[in-house]
Amino acid sequence: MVSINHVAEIAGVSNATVSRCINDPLKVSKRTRAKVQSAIADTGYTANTLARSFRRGKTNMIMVVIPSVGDPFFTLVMEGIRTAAKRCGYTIMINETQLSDLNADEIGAMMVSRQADGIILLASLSPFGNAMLSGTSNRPIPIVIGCETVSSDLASLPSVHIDNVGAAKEATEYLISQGHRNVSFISGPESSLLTKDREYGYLKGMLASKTTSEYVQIEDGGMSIHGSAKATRKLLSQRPRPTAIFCANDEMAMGAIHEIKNQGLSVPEDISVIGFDDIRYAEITDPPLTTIYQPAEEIGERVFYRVLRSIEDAGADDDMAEIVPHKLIIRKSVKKFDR
Amino acid sequence: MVSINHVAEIAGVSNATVSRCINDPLKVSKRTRAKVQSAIADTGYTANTLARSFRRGKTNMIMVVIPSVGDPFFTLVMEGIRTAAKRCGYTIMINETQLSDLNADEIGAMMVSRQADGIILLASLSPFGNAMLSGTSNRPIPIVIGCETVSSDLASLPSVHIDNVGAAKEATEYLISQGHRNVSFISGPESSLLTKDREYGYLKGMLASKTTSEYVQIEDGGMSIHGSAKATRKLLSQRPRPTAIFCANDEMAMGAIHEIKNQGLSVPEDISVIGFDDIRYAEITDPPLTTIYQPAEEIGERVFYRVLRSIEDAGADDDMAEIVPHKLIIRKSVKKFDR
DNA sequence: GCATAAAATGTAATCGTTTACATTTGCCTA
DNA sequence: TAGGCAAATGTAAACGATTACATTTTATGC
Repeated sequence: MVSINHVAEIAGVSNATVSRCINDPLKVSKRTRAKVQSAIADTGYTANTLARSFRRGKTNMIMVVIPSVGDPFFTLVMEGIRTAAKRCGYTIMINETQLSDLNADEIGAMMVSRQADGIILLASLSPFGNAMLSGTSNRPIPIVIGCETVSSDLASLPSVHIDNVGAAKEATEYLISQGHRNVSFISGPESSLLTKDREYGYLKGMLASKTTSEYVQIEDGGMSIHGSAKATRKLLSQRPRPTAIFCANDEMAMGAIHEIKNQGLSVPEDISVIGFDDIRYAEITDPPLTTIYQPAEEIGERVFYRVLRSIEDAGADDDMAEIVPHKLIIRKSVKKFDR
Repeated sequence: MVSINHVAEIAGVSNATVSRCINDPLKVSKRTRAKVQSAIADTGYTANTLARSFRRGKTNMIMVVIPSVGDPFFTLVMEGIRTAAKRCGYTIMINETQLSDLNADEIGAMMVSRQADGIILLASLSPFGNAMLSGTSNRPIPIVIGCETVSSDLASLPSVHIDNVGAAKEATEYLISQGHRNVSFISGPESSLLTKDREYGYLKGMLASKTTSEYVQIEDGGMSIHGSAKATRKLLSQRPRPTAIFCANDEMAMGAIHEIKNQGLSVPEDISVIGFDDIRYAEITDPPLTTIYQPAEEIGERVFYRVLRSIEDAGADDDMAEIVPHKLIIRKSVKKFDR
């Protein structure tokens, strides 16, 4: 491959001049600039990013860790991140890390690999005890959590997310306000802290009054359509049967609706369903899904700027959680229950 | 940050020995190895990946370009890629590049940036004329196309995909075999070659007989739920009304079903719908969606190995298209039409 | 035309690894 | 114990860019 020295030779100048020509054109005279530019064109030279990043000690890349490409919720968060990154001259790389794979070692390795200037974590962090992340000062590169909360037994990391507990409580209270007493919850796996928060919000809502607190029922829907369908089957077989099911995310709500219909029941006439996230499919499920909206794009932008600030000013490293507002979106999957 | 020289000093050996200790431990004596390892542990040293990749001229990274994180179809392709990559010691980085952004410059820059050893393109390549890709020999790093076909006015690139034309023709013929004559097609935007192939397959199926060839109707659904809903609205307003709608992908089929129901019609009683891709939502739409299955995971694996082969043996660079089998999955969104 | 400052360019060190080659050490055999 | 060979280690040059510093060229004012 053609290097900067090669170009310098062709143009009859030193490599330093070529470098300046590329990075700070005003520093070289018009004539030399022309010579160099034509040499670049002739040789088809392009800078070796690796060498450059290595020398500069900066990659201008931010890595986003997501548990699963194909989760519709992340599309919007990514949208926000990408918009902000583009504006600031950063490149975004996505690293898909299955929930199960996400452990201290991998993240640790990533952090010190210097392949990115910062990390955005849109994934869970439960089984996590690496010293790398515990102290503010010791982190090789900044890291910010989006959407998820962080394991409480660790020094907290900076994050941007909605009030998951509060939102889930609100959804539960809405169901209760519609006359539902037998409200079940379909949760995610133990490792997903975020669904645990939502589970906690559900519990708070249910335990507030004696009438509802006797019917607390939680099933693990495994964050998938099939897992949720299975959980729903189990819930429907129990007596007294739930009159409403609150799912920790919309995808599981879709699975629940499917299963309810499969059993010959209907939504919301027989069973009300409520989801979480407001993904793009929520408005086209049948019936359209009542759910909690998260300002996903805003979360993406904020989380990016948060990382950026830490990169540009290492001292600015804070560990605050930034809470953004959520909103209950009422569609047609919940019906007043009166008996 | 602590470098290899620092470690060498602590351990009382040369940096070369430390390097060998890391990359080829058997080359150093047991005693020195112990010394070095404890020095590494003491200092918390980790290799600077940038420096290493730079020196080695190899990153062990493959970049996957996808048009949109959140497209459920890519989840499975990625699954295949990831499995294969893990097995071979490669890291996968995803670069989300909106369809509209994907142009010669960006890809070109990416290719020569040496930040990856190879590129997998799961995106369209229509407005593409960069010399970088035209010749087999000139490509700085290997590139393989997955799922998509490639613009024909270019030297073709190696690729792995199903026979999109044939599959679409098959779907169309299936509808016709069920008695449908008025079959409409909801396509993607001009820039998506893959949907153009499917459109062509639809045309081939329709034009085969006089009875059907008079009712050829194509609307652009923009690859989105809303675009497809809009296209459906338009199709339904025309007379004679279609009795079946074939959508270029499942997501658009979901939009179509939603809109048909919105209009007070039902699927498949009034209108039959057929999709393409068999994403995970296809079996839980109401009614479950008849669609074309693509072996997405297999495509992912194959496309990875294809890139790998080109990386390891630059001579092995071929430009063949590798065709994998598809399958029509019959569910409940198509009904026999008899009048 | 000369002194001087400013602008343009060149020189060479540097970033952290790897690795070809040179050197030292250790071991075995005669 | 010397000689020879293999194993272990060290030395130093790369990789391709950037950049502090030194040097040369150009412009300016008198």
